[in-house]
Amino acid sequence: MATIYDVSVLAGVSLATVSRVMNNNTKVSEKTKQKVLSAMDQLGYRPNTIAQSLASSRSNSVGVLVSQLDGPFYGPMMTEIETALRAGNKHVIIAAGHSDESQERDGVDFLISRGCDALILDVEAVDDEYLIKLHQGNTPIVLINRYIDEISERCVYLDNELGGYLATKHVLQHGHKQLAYISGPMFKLDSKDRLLGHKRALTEFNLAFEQELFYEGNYKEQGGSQAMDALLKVNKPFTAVVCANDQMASGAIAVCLEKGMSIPEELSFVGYDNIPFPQYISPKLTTVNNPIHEMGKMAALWVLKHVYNDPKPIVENTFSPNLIVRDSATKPIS
Amino acid sequence: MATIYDVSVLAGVSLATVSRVMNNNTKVSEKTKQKVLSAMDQLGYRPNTIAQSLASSRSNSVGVLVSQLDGPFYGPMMTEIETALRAGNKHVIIAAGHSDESQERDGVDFLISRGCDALILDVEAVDDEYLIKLHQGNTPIVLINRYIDEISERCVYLDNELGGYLATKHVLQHGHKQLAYISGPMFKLDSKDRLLGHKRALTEFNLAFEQELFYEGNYKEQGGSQAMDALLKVNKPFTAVVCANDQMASGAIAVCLEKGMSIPEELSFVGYDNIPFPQYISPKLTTVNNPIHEMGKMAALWVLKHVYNDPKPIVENTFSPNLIVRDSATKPIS
DNA sequence: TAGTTTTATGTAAGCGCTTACATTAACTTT
DNA sequence: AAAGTTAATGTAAGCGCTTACATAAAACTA
Repeated sequence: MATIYDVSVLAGVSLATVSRVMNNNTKVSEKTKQKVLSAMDQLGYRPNTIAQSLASSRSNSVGVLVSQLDGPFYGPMMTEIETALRAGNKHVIIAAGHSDESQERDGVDFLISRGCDALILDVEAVDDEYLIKLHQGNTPIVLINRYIDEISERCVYLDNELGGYLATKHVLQHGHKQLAYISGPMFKLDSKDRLLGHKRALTEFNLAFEQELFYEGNYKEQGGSQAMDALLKVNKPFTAVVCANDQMASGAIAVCLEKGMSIPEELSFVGYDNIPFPQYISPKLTTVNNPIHEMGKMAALWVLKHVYNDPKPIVENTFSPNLIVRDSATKPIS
Repeated sequence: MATIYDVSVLAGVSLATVSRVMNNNTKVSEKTKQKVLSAMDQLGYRPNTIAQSLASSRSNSVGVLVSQLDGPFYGPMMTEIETALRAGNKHVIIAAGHSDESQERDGVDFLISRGCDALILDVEAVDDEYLIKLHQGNTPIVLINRYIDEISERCVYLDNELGGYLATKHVLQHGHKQLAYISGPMFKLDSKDRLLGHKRALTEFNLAFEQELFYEGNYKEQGGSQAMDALLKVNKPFTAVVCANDQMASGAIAVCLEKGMSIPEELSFVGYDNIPFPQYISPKLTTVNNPIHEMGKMAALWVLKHVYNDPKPIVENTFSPNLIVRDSATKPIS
């Protein structure tokens, strides 16, 4: 592999000059610039980014830590992050936290020791305090799907309370009065917020929240199925199920369909997230749109702007959900 | 940030000794080792991996290039790759190729110039020749989901012909005689192989392949829906649809359900890949299992073994699909 | 005990870049 | 035309490590 030295010799200039044309931050005369460029070309020169990093103490890499790499949720986010960052010639190093505190911490350590210039984190197991402390360190962080007041400007998040409210209000407006609720794990902030929104809507319609018709799921299809099984055994009627995400909604609906129930005629459903798949099941799932890809993109742009000083990006950090009405929620049978 | 120098001073030894205890490849007396370790501990020392890389010309990072980061298919693969590699203390740098030749090439260049020690590629747009040439370069590569004879030992792949055969045979055994086939894009090798298997099964049952009942889709739900619409307009009856992947099968089934058809009674379906979601639709999709996560893991283990000389992993590179019988294919109406 | 081998540690030369500073060349001034 | 500016390029000191080689200390030989 040709080095900067080879280029400098061939072009008949000094190392520094070659470096200058690469980074074009200092003036170099057009003539020498061309000599250097053509020398690079002849040699098929590619800068050694490791050496660049060491010398400039910039790794040009940003670490991304997500709960999972699979599932319908993080993929789109990763896609946007990768696209935005690569456009800025930065590379993305990934790590998965698996919603486990020690794995999340490990992942962060791992990424930092790799010399990432910034970290984009979608973590749920570590506590706020840890993140605040992390924020005070040398590596800038941005948080997706999480809001911490002390570092609010570093958070890119969705108004989950509003989303929960919208979902529930939708079925309420259809006239439902007895709702079941399948929640995400309550240690997750988004689960809590969605539930809060749910309760607000209930209150607005003068309905009480029924603890017996509440089930704490795990955000997975499997969990939705379990929840539905459990709910169906409760000795309390309900005509609609509000689910804290689409995956659980799908699992729950599958159980009902299995039992020969007709959906939405016998039971209405609303989901949350607007992942692609449930558009292709019958009935098509009514849900709340979660602009996760936008949020991924914003996080990447934030880094580009504030860490790499790219003046272009305009970043915003709070996003609002909106209802996507499809076929899974209708009027209750009267 | 503390450097190796700080540690050496505090421990009262030379830089080299500190480096030795880090890499424990040379003997260091137990006593000095302890001194060094405690000095590291006191300083909260973390080696600068960039400097390590530059000095050792090993970046400890492996580049992973996939078509897409999202979708139900690559997630599980990425998860396994990340897990295996991180367990070996290697970094995963990702890039997406978007099934586009120039983007795939860009991605490869990007990863190489980033100093990756090896590349794991799931590419479909670049041709064999390019990959063979790449293979001759300095960065070892391993290919997932692709077989190239000249570099067969670098390929981790599925016997797609067999999978296509199994899927089709399954419906044939149920007595279907008129099959439609929704294929993936024909420029992709796996599409071709699956179709080949399909044809082999037809031949075995003395049936002719009907060009009119063949539709080239795009491996997406949307494409499956389009395909179904088109197929339904063809003036030729069929009682089963073999789909080259689950996503298209789901899209196709959705169209039928929409039209009020009952599945599988009126029309049988088989998919391919065994992605999680279609287990939660009704009917549950009968499909061919694609051990994509295993393949991801194997690719990672190959790298660990052959690039990083980890003696442990046992790697195998050819995988066989197997049929997963669920509810979407049954006997034809007679 | 002197000589030999083995083992533990130190010395110093890179790895391929960036960048502060020094130098030289090329213009402006007056 | 001499002095003062400015622009272009060169020099060399790192960045934080690894590792071949040199050296010193310890452990055997006979």
